[in-house]
Amino acid sequence: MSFEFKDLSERKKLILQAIIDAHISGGEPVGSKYLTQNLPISISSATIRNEMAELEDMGLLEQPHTSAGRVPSEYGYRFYVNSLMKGYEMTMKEIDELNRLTKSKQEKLDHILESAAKLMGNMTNYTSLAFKGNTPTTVITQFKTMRMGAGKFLLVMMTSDENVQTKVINHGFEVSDDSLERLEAVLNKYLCNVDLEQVTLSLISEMERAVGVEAAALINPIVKGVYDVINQNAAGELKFQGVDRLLQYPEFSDIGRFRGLLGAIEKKDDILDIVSHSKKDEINVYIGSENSVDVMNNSTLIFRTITQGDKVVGAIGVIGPCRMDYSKVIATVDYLSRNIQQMMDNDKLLPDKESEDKK
Amino acid sequence: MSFEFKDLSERKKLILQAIIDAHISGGEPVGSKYLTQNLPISISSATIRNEMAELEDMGLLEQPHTSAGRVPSEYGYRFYVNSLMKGYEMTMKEIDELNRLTKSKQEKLDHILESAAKLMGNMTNYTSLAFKGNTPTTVITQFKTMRMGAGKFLLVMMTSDENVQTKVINHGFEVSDDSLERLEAVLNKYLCNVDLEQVTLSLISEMERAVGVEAAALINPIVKGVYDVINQNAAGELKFQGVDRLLQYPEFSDIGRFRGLLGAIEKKDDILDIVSHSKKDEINVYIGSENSVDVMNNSTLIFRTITQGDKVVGAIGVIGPCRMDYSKVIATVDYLSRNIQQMMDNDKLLPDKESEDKK
DNA sequence: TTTAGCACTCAAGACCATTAAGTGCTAATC
DNA sequence: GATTAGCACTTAATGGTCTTGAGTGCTAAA
Repeated sequence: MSFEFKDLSERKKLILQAIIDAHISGGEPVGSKYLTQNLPISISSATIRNEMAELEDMGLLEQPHTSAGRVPSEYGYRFYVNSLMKGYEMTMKEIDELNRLTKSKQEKLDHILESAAKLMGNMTNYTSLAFKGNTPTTVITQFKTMRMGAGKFLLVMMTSDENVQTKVINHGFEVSDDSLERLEAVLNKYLCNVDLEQVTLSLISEMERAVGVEAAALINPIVKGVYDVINQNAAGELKFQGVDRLLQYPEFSDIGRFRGLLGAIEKKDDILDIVSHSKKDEINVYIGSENSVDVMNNSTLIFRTITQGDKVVGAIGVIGPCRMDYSKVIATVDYLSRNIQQMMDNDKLLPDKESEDKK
Repeated sequence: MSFEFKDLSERKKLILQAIIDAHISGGEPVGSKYLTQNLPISISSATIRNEMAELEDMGLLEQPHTSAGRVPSEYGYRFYVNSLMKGYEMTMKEIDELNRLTKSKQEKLDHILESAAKLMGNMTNYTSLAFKGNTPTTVITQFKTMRMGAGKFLLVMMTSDENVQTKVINHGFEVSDDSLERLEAVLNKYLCNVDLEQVTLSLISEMERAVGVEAAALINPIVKGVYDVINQNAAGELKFQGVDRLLQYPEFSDIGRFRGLLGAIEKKDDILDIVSHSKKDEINVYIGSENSVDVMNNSTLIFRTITQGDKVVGAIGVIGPCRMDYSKVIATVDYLSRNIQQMMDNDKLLPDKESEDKK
């Protein structure tokens, strides 16, 4: 991107585009002879060779070896994606499939993301990724207790990220209705909207006193439960589907290369890092070494985040070799993620702001 | 197993064992010359060759080609596992690691299974699998409602498999405390312990009448929610960790073979099928084509289920090439799964049966 | 029954020639 | 000055031949 692409002649653009298109669909290096027959203009192979040499000097093409044709470089793909690529026209069948999915509203977000990713993988024939963000719970906003039968009750906690968590508390002994009510009151008084750091030993013993003898023994396990809820996987979850599809591409027939990528997919943190530092509300395209994970040198990562307000709550995308059908993949990721985003936005309208509804 | 192994002479056993041990650690076919120097008895290479030829006739050994040494067949491995293998002595370090994990009791079962599987993968250097069974919810045993602030309430459902599920119900309009109480009563009256098949349209309208005008509109979304809870992923969840580790074994340097296995891992249903039809409370070892998935011809699957009462609630295990360090893997899977099982059993004791405690 | 010895087999590696694709460069042409 | 024809050159891929080495099976002797 630190590149200045403007000074490309029309003819060079045509040639570059033809090379990339041919390489994307065929996977082989593209030679001058092939191009003489597959260009909208008719020029000789020698001219094409000269142009290709210049495009190579500019860093847009590469040669695997002297007697081979040319292959797009990462910069070449980048240029293609930024300024050459034609928009992909989705077929009715594809749109139908996508719509069928996004119609089923009542699912939970992570289910939607996962099935969207699955569909995306099927359509593009690459590996799909689904990221479910986890807006970290910082505090509990409300406690409720619910008797569940002999010897146990349910502790319901509403969290600051508008979720609900429950925990079954097994107390071997009997707890009276009175005690349970007092317990609920005490929890709401002492632990609501409270930072974990502030829960000191003296606070705990104060709670134990306040709740009375009968239920005092329950305070400790409950505090532990609160701790668990707040600290649970704040990193979010990243899932991949269809990793086996990668193996059909010749760029991964070298087991060493594939192993590197598979390692990154297994470890997850590198990719998680990329996803969580990406731009919101637009398609992110990381081509080859653009994503700093060096083991993904010849892989491309394409995704778009799903936001709620200004929080990133998820992302879906695709991972595959640099030689990727960019226009189709980008169109698919875009369409699908936009639809999910819209669902989110619509859902949001209902409970909160009727003001916007009225406008 | 349909094999009769008894008629193996002591010497044949020694030779077979030596071949398998050598092959497991080295990965190469084992020849007669090597064995002359690595057997507790001293016999000539010619004798060994004769014995090996017989072992091959019996189906315990195989020859990649005429001028190569011998390699254990799947039956060979099976015999090894059933009657030859020496128990693996875990090192203190390994036991420590395992214990550290199983000490942290308060985790949820799926977390425990996953981290156990992860540890197991690290220790054995194969791919680990963790299966979290899902005893299907057949009915809801109790409903509770809980007001959650403006315009929404929480529906808490206790299910027949002793779990708790919640669902936030957004009602745009106001619902009085009275209506909410009536709603709860109606739900408990009409939907508790009721098979989904019995929920007919006329039942629904009866409920709508019973609950009163104000909350009638809520019945439908709630019934939908119940439906979702009951039908949710009854199949259980199967997760793999460290798939990339497989690539370090030469048997998967052929990309075609690996692709097959990876496909099975991705699709999951075949392996899920094997796991869910396995024997309870013992180590299951599926060597090569013993697991009917033909793409796993040269892979071995080792796991043990975790049960609660007589229900299978989970499983952990390992997947790798047939040439596997069986004694170590089996020991590890066994130790770890037994500990988790014990945790489960102990947990169970607390709330339910003090009778057993007294004994 | 065991063993020494020998002929035989086969995969793997080294070496070589051939082929085909594609290039870069020069000189002629438009 | 841009384009093109033509040619020498480079290189990967393919396939053949030879050699080597590990390992076997079989026979005959111990």
